[in-house]
Amino acid sequence: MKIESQIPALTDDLDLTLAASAFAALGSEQRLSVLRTLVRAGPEGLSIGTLGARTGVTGSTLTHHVKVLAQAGLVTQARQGRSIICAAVAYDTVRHLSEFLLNECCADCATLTKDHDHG
Amino acid sequence: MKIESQIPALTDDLDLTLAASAFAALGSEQRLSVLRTLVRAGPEGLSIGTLGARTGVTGSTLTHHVKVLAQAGLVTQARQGRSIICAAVAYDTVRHLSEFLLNECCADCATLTKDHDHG
DNA sequence: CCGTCATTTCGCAATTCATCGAAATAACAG
DNA sequence: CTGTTATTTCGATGAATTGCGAAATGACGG
Repeated sequence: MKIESQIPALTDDLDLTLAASAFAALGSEQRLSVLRTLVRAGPEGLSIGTLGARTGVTGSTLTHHVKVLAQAGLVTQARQGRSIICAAVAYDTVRHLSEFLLNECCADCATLTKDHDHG
Repeated sequence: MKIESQIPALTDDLDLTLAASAFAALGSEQRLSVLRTLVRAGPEGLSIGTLGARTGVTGSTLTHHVKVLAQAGLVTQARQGRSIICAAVAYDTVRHLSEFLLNECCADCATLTKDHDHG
C-alpha cells in the first residue's frame, strides 16, 4: 500500500470529496489527539509505539487511525528499521482546507461587495 | 518567541472534544457543500429552502445537517417570517480550529527550537 | 534458520451515522 | 378557524465506523 498522500498541493485542486475526507479524518477525538501529538513532536516524528504510549491508543486501533490520517494527507509514514516513523504534515494541508472553505466567501453575495473583515 | 503568547485564550478554550466535533461536522461531503454555499452567500445567509435548492439536499436531511453545523458553531439560524435564515459564521471558527491543531507545533520537539516556516 | 520486537491484517460485535417519508409544528393570509 | 407554505420531529433502515484480540508480516540479531 502506498504511503504517499493523495492531496495535491494547491487549494484549488482540493475538491469537495477530498476536503470532506480530510475534515472527517480530523473529526475523531482519538485521531485529533494523535495528530496533535505528532504536531507537537515536530518534523522528526514518532514511532507508532511511542505515539501509542503518548496517546493511550495502541495496536490495531492506532494503526487504523494513522492510516486514515495518512490517506487524508495529514501524516507521513516511513519505515526506519523495525519501527514506522510517523510525522505530521498537517501544516499546509490544514491551511489549504480552511482556504478551501473560506476562499470564495461572499462570491454569491447579493449586496455586499466591499471588503469586510473576517479575522 | 513562543507562538502561544501571540494567540489569545480563544484557541485554548477549544478543547479536544469540541474541536473534534467541529471537524467532524465539516467531514461530510454534503455538509461541507452546504457550508460552502453559505460562505459564498455571505453574511445575509439563505433560507433552508434556497439552501436545499442550491445544494440538492432537501427536507429532513438538510435540517439534520444544518443542525449539526449549528451545534459546531459554524452556522447560525434565525427565523424570519415563515423561513429560517441560515448564515455561515465559519470564518473565526475555522481559524481557531486550525490554530488549535497547529498551535503547539514542535512544543515537544527534541532538537529543533529555531523558528521554522510552515507556510 | 530461529526467536523476538514492531506493526499490520483479519474477523467480529457494538455503536453511530445518513437518509428517507410521513406526520407534526410554526407563521401567516383570508 | 381553515388552508398554505416552510421547516422540523419521529421512526425505521442500511451503511459506515469503532474497538478489540488473535494471527500474520517484516526487520533484525545471533
